Amino acid sequence: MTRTPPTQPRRRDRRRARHEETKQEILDTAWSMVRADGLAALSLRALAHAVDMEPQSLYTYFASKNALYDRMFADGNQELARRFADTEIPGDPRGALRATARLFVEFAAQDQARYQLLFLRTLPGFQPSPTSYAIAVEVLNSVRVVLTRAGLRDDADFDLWTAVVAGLASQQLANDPGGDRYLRIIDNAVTMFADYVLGPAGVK
Amino acid sequence: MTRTPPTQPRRRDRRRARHEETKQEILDTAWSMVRADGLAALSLRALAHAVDMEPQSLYTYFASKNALYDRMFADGNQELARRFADTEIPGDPRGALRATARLFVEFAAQDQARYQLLFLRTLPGFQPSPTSYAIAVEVLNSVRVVLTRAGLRDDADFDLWTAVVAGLASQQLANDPGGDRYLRIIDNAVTMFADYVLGPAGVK
DNA sequence: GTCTATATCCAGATAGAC
DNA sequence: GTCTATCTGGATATAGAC
Repeated sequence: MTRTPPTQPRRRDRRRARHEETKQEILDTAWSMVRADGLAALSLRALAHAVDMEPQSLYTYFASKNALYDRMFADGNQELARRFADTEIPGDPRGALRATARLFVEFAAQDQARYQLLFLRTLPGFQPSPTSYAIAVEVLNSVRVVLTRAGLRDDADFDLWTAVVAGLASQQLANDPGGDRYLRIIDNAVTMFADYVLGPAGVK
Repeated sequence: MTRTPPTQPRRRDRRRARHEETKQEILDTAWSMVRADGLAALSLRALAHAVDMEPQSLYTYFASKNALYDRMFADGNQELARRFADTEIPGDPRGALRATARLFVEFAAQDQARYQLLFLRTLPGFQPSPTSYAIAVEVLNSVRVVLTRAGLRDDADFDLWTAVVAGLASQQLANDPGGDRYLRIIDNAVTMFADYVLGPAGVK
């Protein structure tokens, strides 16, 4: 019987670790480039040169430009999921709505390109892979659980909620990027929504 | 004194009319292409060939790709202004809000690319010219007049309104393009907003 | 894993003949 | 006003040497 030499797996691990490191560096650089120049303006040439590579070498890490976008899509959703998991959601309905709204709108306002990739359908030709899309669905589901616990009853309530929150995010990014014009009215929006869906404050 | 021959001006008018006709045809074709393939995917080559020209000939009509986008930006805003002028706005506050919301969300839902061009800032490198931008400002101002008449008092009210409406439009386009999932809840959103800003229905 | 070399094609834009 | 010819540079992607 032939046996793999005991040093082989370790060496393979090292190599894999280094591969993942470089991949992460490429990914980070890609994020900073789309943040600066816009999502659609990303080019593999420019990205490669930014990490001191020839463009062709990128294909060792990503099979195509779409594969890169897909990974970024998964990445962004994972970051949102992580924040959601790390946030204390108050037990009272209005507190829960406020926390959820703030979390989401602040996440969105932070990065126009990421918002565009995750929530708008404006990148010509891009569609997330089923695997990446599943992450997005999971995030949405955990939001739905929180909102149901807060008292939302039907799909129309839920859609109205996402519209209000997406509207604040979208307006913040389009009309006051880097500012807080719409971040400031999150609590107003939550009160408006809660009064409508849960009944006016104080009423049980 | 030399005098221009009497036939000259007419011939010049004809030529100009034909020029405008061709320009309009190019513009219409550009709209239908961005509707099909996405705003950022538009190429002058493909556009030229679609109107049976060589790409270089387009430069007789538009000085650059950005000039074309700029004209489309103006075009879209003019269409919105026209619809706004043509719509009967009810005298009662809630009716006015309902009419305005429907007008806007339906306009937005009709054309993802147009919405992106007019209201999002996602086209890398594009900025409307002052002339075109002025049209957008004028539209927004006439909306503001209507909303003030309907009872909105301060900037926060106005921003909350645009966020709600933009949210419905954005969600409709991103999550149910061609459908009516968010169009259906426009009236809910208007009631929610009116109750919050104007006071609950029936209260004077 | 990275490179050179290359393929293939496309982009926006200009000059000048007709 | 439209064309041919051309410029200049960009894009994504593959093959194969080292």
